[in-house]
Amino acid sequence: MKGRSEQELVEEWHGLLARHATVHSALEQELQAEHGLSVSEFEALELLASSDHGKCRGQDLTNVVHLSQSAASRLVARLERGGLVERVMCDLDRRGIFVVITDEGHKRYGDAKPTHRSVLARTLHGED
Amino acid sequence: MKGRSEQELVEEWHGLLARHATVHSALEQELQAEHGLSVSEFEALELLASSDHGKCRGQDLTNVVHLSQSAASRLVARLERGGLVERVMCDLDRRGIFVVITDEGHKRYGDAKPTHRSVLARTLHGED
DNA sequence: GCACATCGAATGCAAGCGCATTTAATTTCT
DNA sequence: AGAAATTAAATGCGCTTGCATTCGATGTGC
Repeated sequence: MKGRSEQELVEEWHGLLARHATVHSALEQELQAEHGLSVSEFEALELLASSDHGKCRGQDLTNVVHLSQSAASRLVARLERGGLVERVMCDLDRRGIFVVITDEGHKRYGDAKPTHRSVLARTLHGED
Repeated sequence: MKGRSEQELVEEWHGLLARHATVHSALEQELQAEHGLSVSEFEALELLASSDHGKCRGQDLTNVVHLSQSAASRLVARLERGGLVERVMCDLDRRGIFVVITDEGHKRYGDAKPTHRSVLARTLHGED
């Protein structure tokens, strides 16, 4: 595992790129078409849905979605506009916010979850 | 390898996402900072530099960069604006084009390649 | 206690993306 | 050969992204 040749490194990277592109674009496609959710939106809902009290700090979300802080902030704004989450002030540190999933958000996540899993099962193992 | 549980699938996907994000953003960062190239631009140059006569069809490029046809077209436009490639008419099929790497393009690719490899070596094996 | 650095989040902005459409060239069908 | 379908690439458009900056709140040093 250590002294990988340069060529092997590049091949591994290209494999990773291709794999990511395949799964990501299939997910994007189907989640959007069937549930009106982007991959990042789904990941955000998944984090929230499986968190205690369905809430988390803005930063936790940023870490999960692999997006910049600003993009994550706008992602929350979009979800809020769609009625899937709410932003609530954080009393202990009033710079921060809590993002809380709504009932509607839970429902959309629950609906989208089977689609998500099925796309993973289909695309994650090379049968494209 | 067959009857993977749902949980395992999700973990595998999250791993892939994290891995991709780590390597891709490090690459983007360093290639941009040190050579003024995006990851896709580098991949395009790499394909061209290792092709016969340093040229290929627009479509071959589209396949390699994991971008939509329109995005790939604009990518070529950017590279051309930067003097790294040229578009030439294809005589046999005049709908198509050839994308040809320039001397300047070869140089930039050659300069960027060590950076690219070094980032891969550093980030591809989890030592992030 | 007060100035100063730091932090969490929001926002202006330019750039890149995908989708849908367009344009022009080629293939297919009859 | 001619009309219709298909293909390669380019472009208009709206949306998302990251970077840099801003704004308010929190923490730190003296």
